[in-house]
Amino acid sequence: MPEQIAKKELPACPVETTLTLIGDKWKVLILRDLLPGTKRFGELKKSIGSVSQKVLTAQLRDMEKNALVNRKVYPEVPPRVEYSLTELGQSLKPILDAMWNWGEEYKARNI
Amino acid sequence: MPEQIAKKELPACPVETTLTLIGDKWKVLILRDLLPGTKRFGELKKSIGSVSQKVLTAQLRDMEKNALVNRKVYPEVPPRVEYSLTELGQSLKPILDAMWNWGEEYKARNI
DNA sequence: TGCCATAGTTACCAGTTGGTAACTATTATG
DNA sequence: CATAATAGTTACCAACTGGTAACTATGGCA
Repeated sequence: MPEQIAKKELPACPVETTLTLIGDKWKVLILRDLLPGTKRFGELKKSIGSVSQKVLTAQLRDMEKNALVNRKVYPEVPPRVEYSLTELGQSLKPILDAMWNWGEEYKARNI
Repeated sequence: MPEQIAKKELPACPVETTLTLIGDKWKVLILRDLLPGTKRFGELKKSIGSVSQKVLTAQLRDMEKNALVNRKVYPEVPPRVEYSLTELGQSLKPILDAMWNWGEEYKARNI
């Protein structure tokens, strides 16, 4: 059986599974900013606020590898690269929504 | 106005606000394991699976400071310390639920 | 008397993460 | 001819994170 495809080794607990994919501040922020729609690299960098190019690229590569994000390169000069969420990426919206709602209520209490 | 109480400096974005409180793998796992109910330190350590004493204590202290977790010490020997979620901590359940559901579906797809 | 148990704390060390700055390519513009 | 623009990559360094192991306290038990 030489063609055995390695199954991803996922944790038994579903919460941990989710954490392996987006258990990371940067990825959550990328999701937040891509959920409304496609963005260019530079736009994304600006909208996230304070992230270095290095880290942003690394996180995007990671999410691309995990099929959460699409990367589309336009062969222009200067280069244009557009990032968008895959369907799988979009399917994380309920988590982001829950985080949004909780944060809102938390801030409302603390005024 | 000497009694001005310092307002917590929270990010404008609610998602980021949530991240400042539980944007951390360990805290999510602690929430997961305390949502069903009170646990002693040792039980929590075991149920989380692979966390060192040092890290677990640090995270619990942090969550206690942020009023997510209650710490109750019983003056016995050997000492008994019980951890439970505050109401605020419990209110994070929808986020955990969303993460649970997503993880389940993700694993189902990848079988 | 000496050891066990629990819930820590601390010092030390290793690995990971993240920032900065310099470098890349290519074409349009002044 | 030099510069600007975009989306990177790379090297180097600092800071943060996390693990291990040794130490703490105290009462019960052999």
